[in-house]
Amino acid sequence: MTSTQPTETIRKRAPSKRALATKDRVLDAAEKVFAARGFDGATIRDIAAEAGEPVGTIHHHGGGKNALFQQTVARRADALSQARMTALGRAKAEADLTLEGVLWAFMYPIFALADQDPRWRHYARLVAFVSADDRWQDISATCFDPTAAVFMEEILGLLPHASRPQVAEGFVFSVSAMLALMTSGTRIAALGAGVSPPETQIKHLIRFCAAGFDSGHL
Amino acid sequence: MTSTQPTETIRKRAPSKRALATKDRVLDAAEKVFAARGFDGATIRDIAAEAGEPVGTIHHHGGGKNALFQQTVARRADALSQARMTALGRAKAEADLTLEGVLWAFMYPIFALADQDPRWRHYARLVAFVSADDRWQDISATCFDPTAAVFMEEILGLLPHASRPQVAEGFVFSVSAMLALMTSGTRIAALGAGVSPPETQIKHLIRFCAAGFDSGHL
DNA sequence: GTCTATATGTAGATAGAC
DNA sequence: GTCTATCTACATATAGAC
Repeated sequence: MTSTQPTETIRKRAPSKRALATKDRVLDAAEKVFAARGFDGATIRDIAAEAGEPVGTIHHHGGGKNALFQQTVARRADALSQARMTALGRAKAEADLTLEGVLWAFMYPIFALADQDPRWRHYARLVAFVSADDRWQDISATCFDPTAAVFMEEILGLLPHASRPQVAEGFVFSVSAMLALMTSGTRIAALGAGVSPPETQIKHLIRFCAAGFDSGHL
Repeated sequence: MTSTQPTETIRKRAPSKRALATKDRVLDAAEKVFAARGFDGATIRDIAAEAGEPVGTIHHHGGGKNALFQQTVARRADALSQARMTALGRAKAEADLTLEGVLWAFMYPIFALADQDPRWRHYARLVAFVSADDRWQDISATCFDPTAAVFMEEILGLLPHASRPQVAEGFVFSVSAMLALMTSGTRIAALGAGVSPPETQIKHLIRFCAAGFDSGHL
């Protein structure tokens, strides 16, 4: 015993720095492969190869394919929620809150994060998979729905004549449009023969959705 | 030989009525299973069980999992395109064409078909999978893009100040919102605590997207 | 914690009798 | 055309040496 653990009490076992780094690499690799091929299309072996680790290590840290997927989704969920809430706070502080302001606060952060770290781009695709598949409904409910509820309340406050189900519809339309923009860069190009720069597309997306919401509260 | 083939010349082999009926059952089953679990999540054995046929029969008629998937998507593509084009013609004949009229012609038919035949509901989910996955880009280009191009031209004609990429963006937003409404009945209910009747939701969807398009041509 | 070797199940595909 | 039996490959998962 060389006493490398000063005062900290040992509850389960303090993971070493090296172990934590390995786990991070495993989750990064899982994130990338799951995002590229979906849950069923991805294999533990692909993830192991991507991580540069033996297959057993993936199981050790991940606890099985299913648990690994859930951890991968959960890992960045808090950071995303906080980024959105921070943006909402800023939108409220700067001026009177508008529909576009609320949508900006919800949508912009993940684009900004993806722009500065490619792993967030993978994560965005992962979120799209989770949202589209009923089988991950529980993850959605835990990781994303609470924040979604906050934003829906804000929208409801701005559109006093709109019903709650109507706002829910608009929210689902908006989120699916957002995910489409994030994940299918190629689709738009294929249809449109030329693309706008990303910042412009995001601006268009927000304007599109805000107008859609506005149309409903007549 | 009881001569059950009157005058018809035999080119490859005329499929019997029974064989055609079997193939239809196979495609119906494939459609259902692929729609429920996606390409990777579905198995030939699941499809065989759903069809009430032995596993070998699925391969015989399908020609492998990949080819089976493509056939399943292609089977109803023409009927869908024609329904959309017919609706577009009717919208043009009845009155001056509006943005909502174009969107109605594109979106309503598949809801109407799904309403009267559950297999069209499965097909709608299948289309969502195809649209979301880059791997089926070729199928999309063949089966759906030509019709999409026609509708985009109509929209472009109604919004003379809008650019082509901008219309392409709006089209992708709209289609993703449409697919979200078709496939995730549960999502809206989960967020909104109560739902509108289907006809109302479709009307809201069309109004939402029309307003979105309109917002862009300023 | 890390890695090798292996157990066990199930996938897609085919050969050949009927 | 239809169905049974089987081949081969690869998936997840685990046991146990280091």
